[in-house]
Amino acid sequence: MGRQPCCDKSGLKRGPWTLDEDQKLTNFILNNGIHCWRLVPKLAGLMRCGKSCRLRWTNYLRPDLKRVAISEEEEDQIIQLHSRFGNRWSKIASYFPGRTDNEIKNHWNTRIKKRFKLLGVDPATHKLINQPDDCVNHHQFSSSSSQASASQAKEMNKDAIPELIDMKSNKIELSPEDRFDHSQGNWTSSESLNAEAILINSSGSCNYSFTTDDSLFPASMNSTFLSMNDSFPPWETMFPLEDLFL
DNA sequence: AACACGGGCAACCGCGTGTAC
DNA sequence: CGTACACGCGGTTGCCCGTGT
Repeated sequence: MGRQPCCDKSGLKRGPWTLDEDQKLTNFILNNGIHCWRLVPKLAGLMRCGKSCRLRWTNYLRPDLKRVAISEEEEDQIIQLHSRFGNRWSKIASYFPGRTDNEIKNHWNTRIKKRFKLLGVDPATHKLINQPDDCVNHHQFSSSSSQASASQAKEMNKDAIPELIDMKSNKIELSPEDRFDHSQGNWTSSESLNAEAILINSSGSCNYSFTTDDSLFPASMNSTFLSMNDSFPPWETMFPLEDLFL
């Protein structure tokens, strides 16, 4: 036989939690810890199922939760992580101590999705809506320009669509497969250098973001931002957003 | 003042996976 | 080894509140 049922579904309370229920659950967990969610409501004197208790605790009652609105910096990181992980909210939330997957998911659905749609970007794919299927993808955007002249590179990349487009900060994120080899001075698929992102200003300045350890993503938290200088690939191989999409 | 509407968010639902039995 | 359930996760729902008419 299998396990015992988690709870008797009949007679259980549903809907919004009361202050009294919150206090009972909080006191119980702080005094006893969490060993088995199935037993928590019974031992805490709650007419809720264990699943409901777990959700209430993880999404609202946990003492380590941040109680402030998601900042613009956090939002940018969420966008970066979503371009990498998709709708894996728990994975994304793991990069934000004190934030819950539910909170990030709600923020994505209510704020970021709206922002993307205003910009004509598909929130699911991070690509421009109504792009033809045969357009050059973002990998070619970077690696194919490795040995090309500036004008050749520009021609080769003119239809490239980056994976992430953030018109607010003029930021284009490349995938982890896209790399700039600092020692060779060109774009490469080498595993030796992990270029997580590239930042392009419409004013013409450019910064590169690198991380040395893929696990340290997001880049903005752990990378070194290097100033554009002559040792980098020809600046013309990268384009301001208006050059890419006009 | 009353109503309609939409946004934001907490909570629920259902499924996949891991695991106790 | 198969079954049944706990748990975690992502999708969805529904309530509350602010704003517009």
